[in-house]
Amino acid sequence: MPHTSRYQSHDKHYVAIDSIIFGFDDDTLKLLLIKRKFEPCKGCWSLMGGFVAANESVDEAADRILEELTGLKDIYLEQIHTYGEVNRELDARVISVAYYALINIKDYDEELGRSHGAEWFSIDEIPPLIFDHGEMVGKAMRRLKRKTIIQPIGFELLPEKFTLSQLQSLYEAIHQQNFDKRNFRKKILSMEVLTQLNEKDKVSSKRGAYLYKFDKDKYDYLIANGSFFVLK
Amino acid sequence: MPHTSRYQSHDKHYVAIDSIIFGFDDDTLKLLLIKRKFEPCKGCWSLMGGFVAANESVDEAADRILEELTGLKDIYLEQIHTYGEVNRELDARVISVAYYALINIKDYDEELGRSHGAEWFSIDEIPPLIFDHGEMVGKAMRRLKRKTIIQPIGFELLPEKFTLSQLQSLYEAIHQQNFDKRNFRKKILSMEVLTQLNEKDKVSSKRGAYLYKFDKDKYDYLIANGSFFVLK
DNA sequence: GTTAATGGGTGTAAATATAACACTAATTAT
DNA sequence: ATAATTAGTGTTATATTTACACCCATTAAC
Repeated sequence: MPHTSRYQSHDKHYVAIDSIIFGFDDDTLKLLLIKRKFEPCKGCWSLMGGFVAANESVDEAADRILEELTGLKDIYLEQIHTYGEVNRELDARVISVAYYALINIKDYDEELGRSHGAEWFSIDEIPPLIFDHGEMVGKAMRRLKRKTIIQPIGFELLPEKFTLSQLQSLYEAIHQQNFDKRNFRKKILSMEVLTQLNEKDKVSSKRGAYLYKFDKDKYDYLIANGSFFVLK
Repeated sequence: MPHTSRYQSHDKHYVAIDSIIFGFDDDTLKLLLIKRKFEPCKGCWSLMGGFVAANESVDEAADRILEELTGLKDIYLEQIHTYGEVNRELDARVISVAYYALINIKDYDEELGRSHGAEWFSIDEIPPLIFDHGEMVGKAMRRLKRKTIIQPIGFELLPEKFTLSQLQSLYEAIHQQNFDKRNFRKKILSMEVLTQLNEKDKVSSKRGAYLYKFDKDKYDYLIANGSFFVLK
């Protein structure tokens, strides 16, 4: 008997992706949700999702589905958990792998989003969500908080050039707490992964604030040499 | 058209569990591996695994599979990651959800394990593993290290009653580093989740060392009231 | 052109947490 | 009696974290 037949006695399952898509705008952390256009629960708010196809990896499916909604490629995406309760969806058994994505809200394709019924919600004004999506969002938030303490992934949510005040607002939005300005700047600059530019942003202040960019090469170098990024 | 038909255009997949089973014995952190009894790669070392059935949740499948190998129920099991590369196994496309388990090695059913070709390996003498199982073990180790810093799950690996020296050995094995005895005891006792018993363990010393047990109720109470367990 | 308003930028001291360190105690085996 | 073994205990130095307040540069309004 060919050994492949060993598999045939087992059950197969639909495997889906659900994406928790974070963006940052207006000093607020936001979440992209879609209004379901089909039953069950047509009209409910839901995370963006889709099914894993036979010819793509689970990670690839997550990338593809994110691109379908936002038009964006090469986005920071991280798997958080797989939800496998038998009855977690109503009509069929679907095992869902949840990912969270960090996108720069300015790059997001609003047209495309609208065509999917997508809308941004402030993180503290999330409507009730279908199935176990609320739980997924909670887990993603906790993961994001934890992760931004030990890895500078928060930068993914900002434009390439940003001021220290913007960065602080972002961290405050993620951690839902205020940080002391002097301590924050001291700490973030002491990590030596930001490069100060010879440009100022004058949008939010009259004096103008220096723009910085994240130096990924330097970050990678430091990590490779055993340094460790710890915020807070 | 009934909305259930929406699902029918999607692919279904085999979904498996792979379990990274940690135990602690002889001052060493160990891993339970099985020698494969079937192709592909018969004779290779592998993690314990199995398939998720239609009538059970993914977590239930993980429990069931662990019980099949160890005879143990109600074991600490935590999902770590889902591995979804198309060709990660050789014969068929299998999406695998990895879990790690912490078991008290004394409770483990050796007979049953042997019948599955299972053997314990010291964490620093792990043989090459099949497929992406080595990667899974690495991720589980990192997760265990991190988790034991912020949550007292390490206790799952010890008998109900243990000495502070045993606990320290366990933490040293998990973190692969030595801790200062006085600092370790100070810190662990200051968390106030250990109860000292009126019994001594005389196995490992002539003088005898006080036995302690983990006070889960107190721990839950402290967590519920916002305290936070932080080792190190 | 003076002034008011706005967000930008900076240093120090106190408090807390972490890390380093060495001897005595109790028991058993010889 | 004594040698060997693991248990148990406090203090000081160092590093990290927190708290805290004023001047700066520019623009807009008068």
